[in-house]
Amino acid sequence: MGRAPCCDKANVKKGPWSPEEDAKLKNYIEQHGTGGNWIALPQKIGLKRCGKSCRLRWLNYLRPNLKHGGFSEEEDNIICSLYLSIGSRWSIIAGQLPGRTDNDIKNYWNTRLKKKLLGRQRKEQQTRARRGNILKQEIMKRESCDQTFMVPGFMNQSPYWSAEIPVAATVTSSDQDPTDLDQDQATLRSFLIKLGENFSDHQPNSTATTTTNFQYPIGIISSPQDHQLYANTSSFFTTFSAAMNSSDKTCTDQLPNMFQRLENFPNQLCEFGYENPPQLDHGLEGFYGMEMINASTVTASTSGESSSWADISSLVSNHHEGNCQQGLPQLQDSAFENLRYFAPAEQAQRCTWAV
DNA sequence: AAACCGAACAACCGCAAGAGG
DNA sequence: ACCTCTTGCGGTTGTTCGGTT
Repeated sequence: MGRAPCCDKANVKKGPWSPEEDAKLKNYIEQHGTGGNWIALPQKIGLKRCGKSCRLRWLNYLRPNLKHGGFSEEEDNIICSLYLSIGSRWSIIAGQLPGRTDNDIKNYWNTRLKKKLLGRQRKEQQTRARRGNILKQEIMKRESCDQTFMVPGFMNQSPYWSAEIPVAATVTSSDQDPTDLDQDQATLRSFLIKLGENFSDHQPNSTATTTTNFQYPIGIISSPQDHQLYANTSSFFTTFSAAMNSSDKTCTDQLPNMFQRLENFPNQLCEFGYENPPQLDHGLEGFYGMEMINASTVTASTSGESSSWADISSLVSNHHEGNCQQGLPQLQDSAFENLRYFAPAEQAQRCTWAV
């Protein structure tokens, strides 16, 4: 036995709205409001439409002060940033864009922005694959002649980040399960968010600006700490992205110095309530891993299908339910839930790390 | 000119949450 | 505590339109 229909389907008109229907609905709502009952509204005004259909028509089309089409670059950035933070919560995203409806944004994303972002990502993958090799060589050279780059005393311990971050050596284009890759990237993203704090005072090279414009998801970030963490994260992303994409070698050269800040990272986790934090061995592996994943994806692909939609959706963590079972942290569906993962010790201990 | 195709937009559908009885 | 009803949301489908062959 199914659910009772919300209206009499047989006597309800479907399909595009006529100007007369629009006028009826608009006039009535402007004079009387909805009356708090959409279901009863069409009968009141003599419209052979479902109440839900009336509501949708009003909210998406007839409502005053609506904007249609012509999304600005700034709006694009807001949508992209929010999508990467909170996923497909179109109503929340619409709440940050006055005059835009969730349906509009959803359509815009599905038909244009997604493709735009994918195109950009493909380009960046190719660039990073090239730059990643240069960077790795540079850092390996440094490691071989300057052991202070390692955290003293932790050389022989099992690598902490390798348990959480994809490691290049284990990743090949043939044996990497796409779902693992999703998990890796989401985990990496969680890591980067925490990592961002280490770079909060690090300003990107002015010659290597990016157009990335991380907006605060107003209404989701409530505390000043959330604001600060989000700003820090943005700072790291900006710095890292600028370095990786810049053609200016001096910018890339900053990266080893940037990562030296990781030396104090385990202690910072203590401050976050992380009991007995694992020690940092060589934290750059994760970034090698990221580069190698991207590089392997690019180089292994001849069909061009490697930059699937999963590449973008993997940045959003809301499909990672049940990761605990697989030894990965339980990821919630916003960047700020991810931040919280690092904070409470009991939550961290609920999951065991894959080693 | 007609057929085809893909992009863009509008609308529908089913589900879940919340309110109220 | 449970049930019913309404609303809101997100995914999906349908329709229109412009470009291409």
